[in-house]
Amino acid sequence: MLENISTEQRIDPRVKRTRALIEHAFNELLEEKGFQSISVQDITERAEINRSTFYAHFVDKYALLETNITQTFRQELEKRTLSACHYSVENLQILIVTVCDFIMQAKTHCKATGSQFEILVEKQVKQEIRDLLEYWLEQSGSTTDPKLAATAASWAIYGLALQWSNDKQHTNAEFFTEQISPQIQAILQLNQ
Amino acid sequence: MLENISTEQRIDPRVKRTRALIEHAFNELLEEKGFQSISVQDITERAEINRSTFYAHFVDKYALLETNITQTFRQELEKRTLSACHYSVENLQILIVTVCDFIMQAKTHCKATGSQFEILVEKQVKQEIRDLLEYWLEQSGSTTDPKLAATAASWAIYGLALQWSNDKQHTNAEFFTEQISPQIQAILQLNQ
DNA sequence: GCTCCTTTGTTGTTTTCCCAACAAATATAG
DNA sequence: CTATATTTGTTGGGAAAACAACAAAGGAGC
Repeated sequence: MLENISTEQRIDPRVKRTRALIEHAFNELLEEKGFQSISVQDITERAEINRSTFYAHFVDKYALLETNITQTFRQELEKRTLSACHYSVENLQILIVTVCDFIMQAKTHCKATGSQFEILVEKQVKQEIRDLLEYWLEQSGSTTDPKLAATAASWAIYGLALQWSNDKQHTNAEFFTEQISPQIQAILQLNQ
Repeated sequence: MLENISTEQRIDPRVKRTRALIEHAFNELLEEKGFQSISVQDITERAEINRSTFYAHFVDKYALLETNITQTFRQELEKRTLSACHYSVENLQILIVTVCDFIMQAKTHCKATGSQFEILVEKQVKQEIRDLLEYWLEQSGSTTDPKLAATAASWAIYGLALQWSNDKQHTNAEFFTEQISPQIQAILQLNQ
């Protein structure tokens, strides 16, 4: 199992609650209006917590978005049990499809291009891809440096998926994945 | 509008939350097992709050049951907009049907007869009936003492509804209400 | 009867959260 | 551009909840 850095043991139920309240309110607001137009006040009012309490948990709404993206993406991985398995071409392809779906889903939440929202989605999702691939490579006893290969592959996967999502008449994600899978496999240098 | 004695203005969001958590956990447990077999520990574990916090809000589980019954019954009244209207034969009959339904519903939550559960349901529901009837009578400018008439009627309604609910081949609540409505009207001494 | 175990209330201390107030930074309108 | 709101980030003091520990009461099994 991919070690969650947040292997927090017994967490104070109060912070668990407020985190959940903030997260829930934020997700609701994301559905209703774009990220930019959401203010910290909006979130705390919706969550029915004090505004100062928000700042005890996150430095600003961008920090909240970061953890929110990571959490949401991890949930998608866990739905497909990707974080609890090992490397295979099939799992790699499932991962790529997951990234494609996630980018498409994220697009509904941001209006402007080049926004802070897009930047943070890219940063967090690439990081998660990298962590998972590194974990897979270490398990498989790769000959190449897992860190380097994982980084390269994460950039390649995200870059390709983003280009695919911006293509106005793009094929479906599964067909696209079949196309690019060999290249990613080459980066990972695993001949399985 | 029937003046809620709990016209609490701005209530601390923390107590609002914990009350809701307790209430929610208690309702869940009531559905799963009888009132007697529920311990304070069960409630606080389900609600994910500290046990000592429970005692900061209620002296024991019986006190919780009291407020829970009152709240649930008031919700039933508000569903039928009974707490925001005035006296009429039709509204009186709706009230009686509500009491019948409530007693039948409560029966599923208690096993033994003569239990503390039954006693508290009777006490709280009679009180709510009394308050509502007194409010109606005061609005109508009754000639008789509203307190006395309301008390008498509340006992009569509850007693009759309880007997009806214990009747193994009881008629439906609406038909039963038609039967006893004249008697209750007589107690209230209103010739409308 | 007697144990063993669970539940019950209660207490004192620590942590988290609420609240109001503030100056600074950002909108938004005219 | 100026004026008026609104939002932001931070602070100090007070209230609520968490936590651990305790004696006492109740129940289950033997």
